[in-house]
Amino acid sequence: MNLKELSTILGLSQTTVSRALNGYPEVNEATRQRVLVAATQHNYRPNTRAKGLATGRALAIGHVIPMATKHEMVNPIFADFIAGAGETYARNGYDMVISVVDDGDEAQVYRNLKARGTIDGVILHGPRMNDPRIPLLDEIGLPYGVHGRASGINTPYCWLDVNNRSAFRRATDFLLDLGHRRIALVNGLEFMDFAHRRRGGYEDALRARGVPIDTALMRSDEMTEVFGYRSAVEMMARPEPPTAYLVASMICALGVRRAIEEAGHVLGRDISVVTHDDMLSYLQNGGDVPIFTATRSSVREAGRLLAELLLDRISDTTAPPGHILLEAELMVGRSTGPLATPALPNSAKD
Amino acid sequence: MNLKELSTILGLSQTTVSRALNGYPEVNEATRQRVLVAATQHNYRPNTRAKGLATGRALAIGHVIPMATKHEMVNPIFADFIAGAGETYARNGYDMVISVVDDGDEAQVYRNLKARGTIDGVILHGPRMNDPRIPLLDEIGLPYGVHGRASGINTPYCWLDVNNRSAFRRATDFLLDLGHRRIALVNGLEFMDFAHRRRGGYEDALRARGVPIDTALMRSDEMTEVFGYRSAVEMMARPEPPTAYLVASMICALGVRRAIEEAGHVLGRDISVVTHDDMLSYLQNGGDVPIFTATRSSVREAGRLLAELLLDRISDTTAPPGHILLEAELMVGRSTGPLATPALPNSAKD
DNA sequence: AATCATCTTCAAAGCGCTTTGGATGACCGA
DNA sequence: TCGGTCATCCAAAGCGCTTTGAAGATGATT
Repeated sequence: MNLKELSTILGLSQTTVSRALNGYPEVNEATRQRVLVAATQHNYRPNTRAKGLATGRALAIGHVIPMATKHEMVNPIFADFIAGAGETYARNGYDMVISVVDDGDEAQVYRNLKARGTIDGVILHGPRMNDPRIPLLDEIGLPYGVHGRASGINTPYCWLDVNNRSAFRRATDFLLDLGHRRIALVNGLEFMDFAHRRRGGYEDALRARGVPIDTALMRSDEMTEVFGYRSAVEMMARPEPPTAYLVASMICALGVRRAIEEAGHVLGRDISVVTHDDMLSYLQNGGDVPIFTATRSSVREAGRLLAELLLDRISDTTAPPGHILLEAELMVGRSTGPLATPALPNSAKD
Repeated sequence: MNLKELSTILGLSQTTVSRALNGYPEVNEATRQRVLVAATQHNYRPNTRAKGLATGRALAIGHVIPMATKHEMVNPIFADFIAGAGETYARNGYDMVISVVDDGDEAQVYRNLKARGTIDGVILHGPRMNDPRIPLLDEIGLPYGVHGRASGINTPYCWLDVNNRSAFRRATDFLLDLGHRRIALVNGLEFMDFAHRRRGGYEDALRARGVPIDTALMRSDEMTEVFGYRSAVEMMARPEPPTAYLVASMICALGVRRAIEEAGHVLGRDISVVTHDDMLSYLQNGGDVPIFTATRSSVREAGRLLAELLLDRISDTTAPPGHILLEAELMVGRSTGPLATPALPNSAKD
């Protein structure tokens, strides 16, 4: 069923039917009702492509997700972010177009999407420091919203970020307050902006207390379970092993926990762990009491909000680009405790 | 830059330029080269919507991913599957359109996508037994490929599945061979087809050895870490706890492991665990030696292959729908071992 | 009764592409 | 010389929608 057929059935012109459906005022209210009824009755939906051609808008947003070529690694937070953004798009009648791209080929993909008119705007995932994609998108003239920020880029752009610096500073402070001094940082790849900022927060906190920053207690890589495990194993083998770990993601923290328990330690008693929890739907941090003490911020909510920001930007190009800085909350769970006094065996206790 | 502009620059008609670019024979080879050069030079890309309008094809595939409304739960294998399918689409010039939908609203979404002509076909995720979406898609006339199968539906359709039944039968056999008799099944939701089949394989194996099937050793729910943990905790508290666990996913197995280690047992010595490993990029099963003994099958590869199957189906509607049954391999890791001979008190037993 | 403003409605022109159904020569054999 | 066959190229129609510019109908105004 297309417009032409529908209008023939109704004995009206395409113009009138189109206007009736799109809520234009210059159509008799009775006629509009008649049209509306007929449209639902015949299950009419305007053809996306035709509508797009006529209006010049695609009513679609692209997500270009970079894939680490080396490990064919897709960021696990992606699914939940998409789910959140998808809600916003659905509410606003937009489609979501996804391209999974080897990092490096991205520029071509953006140009393509723009030139072919597939989308009206794009979400940029996984920004790096001085990320070249941002000036690129400005140059191309494709509206965008960044999930995160890019240190070093000072032109205004639309973004949503978690305050990673303050989150990790607070987490570090929390561990310092518990008496820990040898605090390890198991971080994401530090050319990624978020990881860079987290490290900044960690160092700020240490510096503020005069605790020396020891690069031997810092690791940085893709945030897999195995990476968490290996990092903890290595650092536990040191003459002066860390008494606490600050970890960049839940998955990574699971690896750290494995190492800790495999070594016969009790999490939260012998060794403390704080992680960042993106609140992924399939990786909830325990039940009532969180397993891990964690800085927490919903990546799904981030998806919802950033999508809104971008749609706003598209509908009003003149307004300055919006941005949102989310504060993560620190949830105290069972994975942290005061620095274990290496005094007599714990027989006295318990 | 559009066709009209490009053809003006070249001093040719739109027809000729179009044909040159699309590889039609009736254009002089010299002219074609001239066109090709000009096209790349001016960064020309045909407008997707216009092309779609003219050809009647969208050059896009939809993925409708159902979301458990209750828990806002998105299946974690989704990201990797998408990455695989995305590769195939990119290679074939297709876009990927994703809709995240509350389960229940799906029918409307499919009708919409079809009526609006947004896509040429769709991938159906998470099929259930007698899944009503399959007859629905047949009725609508929207080509589709199913990731999995739907028991109870006997009309031919295009699918790709892992042989879940044989995989879980083999895994169970493996545990039986090691001497285990009380083998727990920590399964996914059993109205999902894959979980149903896995349970079938598990029961087949037990039955074949005359081992009684004990529903007290079976759990079924969404495959989260917490679910794995709780299931194991509960079952370990039984008077005759399982000596081995067959678990439906890595994430779930992480929870089972947590419960086991928290109870002071050693994984692979005191208690065995076999899981299914979808080879998710961010959840690799250990390094050289897998942590978990697992039935293994790459969900990313599944994405690649199913996408190909669907594109084939779309390009040749007359051919019978293709399907692929992947066999999972059983990787022996460190989480399994022979039945521990009960040393002290339990020695009288059995 | 003629004029005008106000509602409604419509025909037709695009949006950028593919594709049908010719043109236009060049070349060839008769 | 002429019709016929190819090889190239083109004008124009059409895909399904929005939107511009106008026209008819109605009622109010003079």
